[in-house]
Amino acid sequence: MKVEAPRGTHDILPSEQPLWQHVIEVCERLCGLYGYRPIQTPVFEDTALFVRTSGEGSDVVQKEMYTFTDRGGRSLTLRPEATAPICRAYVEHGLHREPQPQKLYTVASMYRYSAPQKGRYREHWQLSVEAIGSADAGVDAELIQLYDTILRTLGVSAYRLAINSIGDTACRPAYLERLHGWLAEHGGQLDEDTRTKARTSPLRVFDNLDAKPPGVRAALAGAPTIGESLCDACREHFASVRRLLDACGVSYDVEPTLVRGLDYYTRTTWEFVDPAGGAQSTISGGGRYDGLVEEVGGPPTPGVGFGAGIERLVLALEDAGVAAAPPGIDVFFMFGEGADRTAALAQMALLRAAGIACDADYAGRSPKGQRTQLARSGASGWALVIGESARVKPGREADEATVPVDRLAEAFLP
RNA sequence: GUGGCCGUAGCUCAGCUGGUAGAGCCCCGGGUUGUGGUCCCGGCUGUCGCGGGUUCGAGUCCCGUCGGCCACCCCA
Repeated sequence: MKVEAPRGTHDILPSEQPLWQHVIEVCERLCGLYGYRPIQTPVFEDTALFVRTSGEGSDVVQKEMYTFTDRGGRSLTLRPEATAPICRAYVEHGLHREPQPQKLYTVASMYRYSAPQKGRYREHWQLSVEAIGSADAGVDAELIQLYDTILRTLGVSAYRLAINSIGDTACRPAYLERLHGWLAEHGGQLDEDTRTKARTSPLRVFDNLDAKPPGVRAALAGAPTIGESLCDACREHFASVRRLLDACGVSYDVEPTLVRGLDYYTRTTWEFVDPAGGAQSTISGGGRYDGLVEEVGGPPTPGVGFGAGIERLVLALEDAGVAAAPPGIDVFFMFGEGADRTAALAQMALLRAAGIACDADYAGRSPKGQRTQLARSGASGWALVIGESARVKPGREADEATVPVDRLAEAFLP
């Protein structure tokens, strides 16, 4: 029986690990530098958590959730995103009683049942960073600047940052009403696709403008946008975010039609786009979610955060020619005629206890095969055990010596 | 979920208009190299994604299915 990894999942092989570990190490280090603390939540949650927060009508809930019933009859769902679980944990463990904001991050696998493509997986990894408990525009800007710094630190430079404000409960309902009215009035000038969107998710009628027929594009140019309909508070908040980004040298495009897929977003939204990424060009997206904590049973609490796809980041790095060196070993052991392997392996244990990385040939290779392994290992030192004695070379530039096998380790210790 | 392209050794691929499979790399061994992935020689590895069908005969044609990629949808 031949079994393959389930559709849309992938193995991260040893040869890919150095780059993955590098990416994750940089993400975690910079999150720490910005004052964010790690948190981990379960891979699955009560289904209701996601239905309530992402929105009944969102694509995630409509068609992308991995939902199952456990033996106790509970409906559970593999997390499609990390923000709602973190807010759930925030409320459940009383983090709202601790100093605010709570600045949290996690690197975790996410699950969405969508059609796999390059850079889009059913199981994928995300860095998720959340600042819960502050309405300050400074936090919005800090989060954006944090990811900008992550990209620069990793060596990705060809990206674009799009930002927008989609208003809050004070101004969005009125805007939606105006938009609805406009769409109804101008339905005749719109194509089928746009009319469908007008019904299902009106904010998205502006998506993919370039692909729309010229007439439709021209008509939509006259439609009201959220940007010009913001209330004073939202307008001021958005202006502050932009001012702060300017002040710390983060360049961005204001994209008045930028809308995100989950219902809980308010005010600031943003996306980092890798122009080389094809249809899956969004490498990170986030926004403010001021009603979310209350939605999961906490007190009215503002929040803001983003998710960043690790796979897409790794792809962007590979495109940028970034590579990471695999960790090597220090000393490689080879065995010749009548080698006292028992004594040799005991010496390896001593070296490892002293923090010196060792490996040996366990495949019964020929002498030449073992030399090849030595070269492959990248070790700077080696030991060739023959009978009760060993030929040792402690370093690439060091002199060779012959020592008794049971005192072999000493040759490598300082 | 919809449409298109693709699926041959671990990897990258060749295989003309149908006649039961090849190369390079990798891996293993031998030699060479006054010492560490060089060079030379040899060797191993394939239910041609899977299942049906057409045919005397299919990797090569048809259908289905699974998987990958691309576009749509949406997103990280």
